[in-house]
Amino acid sequence: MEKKDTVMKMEGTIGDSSLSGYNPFGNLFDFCEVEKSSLGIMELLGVHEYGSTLQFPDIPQQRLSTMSVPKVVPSFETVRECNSELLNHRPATPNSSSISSASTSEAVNDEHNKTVDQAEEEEKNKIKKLLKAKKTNQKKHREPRVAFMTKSEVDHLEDGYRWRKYGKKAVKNSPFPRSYYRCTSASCNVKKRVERSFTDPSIVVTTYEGQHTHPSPVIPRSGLTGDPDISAANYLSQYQQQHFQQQQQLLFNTLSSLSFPYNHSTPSEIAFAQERLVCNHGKTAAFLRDHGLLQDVVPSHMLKQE
DNA sequence: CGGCTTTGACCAGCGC
DNA sequence: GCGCTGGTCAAAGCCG
Repeated sequence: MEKKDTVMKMEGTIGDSSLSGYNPFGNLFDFCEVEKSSLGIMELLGVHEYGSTLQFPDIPQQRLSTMSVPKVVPSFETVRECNSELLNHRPATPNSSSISSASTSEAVNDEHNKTVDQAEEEEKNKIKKLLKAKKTNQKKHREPRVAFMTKSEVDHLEDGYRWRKYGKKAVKNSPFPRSYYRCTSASCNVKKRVERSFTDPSIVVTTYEGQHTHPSPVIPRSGLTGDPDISAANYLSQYQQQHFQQQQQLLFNTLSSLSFPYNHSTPSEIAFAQERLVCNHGKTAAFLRDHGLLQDVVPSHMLKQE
């Protein structure tokens, strides 16, 4: 199959789009080159330097016209349906009729206790299977992922949302573990993975999955002190936070609309992409801090505060 | 005591 | 079928 005949390069410049910049807490988030695999999962290919030319390789020509059309995957509904299904299925508990009738029988003996235990075990297995079925279902309709690479000494970067860590795994071919976080908001199903790049340990790779169904709970306080500098800093933080959330939403929507036909996600190709891009990345943070997107994000009068 | 992290165990998917 | 890996669960422990 000669796929390359239908492929063309797409170019843009990082920095004149709204797809990269600082988050409200001063961490630099760059636009990442990602790929949608056959499973619908966004795979990280690399990160671009501010001001560099962005190239989407291997995008089929017919896809270009649809790229600007945001398409949000409504799999949150699917998950909610699964949850209600689970809630409606009320398994027999130790207080349920079947088990209590057995326990009130006068002929209670070891054999009987065994059957009760077996029944409990079976019910537990049923619940487990149901949970697994839900998980499997979730996997089939997995949310697109968006990955960010950030130069930071801190693994878990503040992004305005509250997260609960639910897992940690060693990653193959990497000395750094991967941490799994879930948004603490009850109705929100957003997850994120955090790991360090094995090619450059100073870079943290944060992968978001899903969309928040609520505003950020971390709202910087403003005007609580009479200190004009502190008030200005809070205003700046709030402004940046709002802008960052808009950026994330836009980025997510845009990437969700992409559909890449090829799978470049072999470890060696990802490593190559990371190597290629990371080698230019060292000077990015300092450059951006002075000349980066702050001008776009912050009103000019705020920048004159110093 | 509630919220959070740690950590071992479990399971599904995938490649061989 | 088997082993490896990623993702998740849940009990235990920690901390403010």
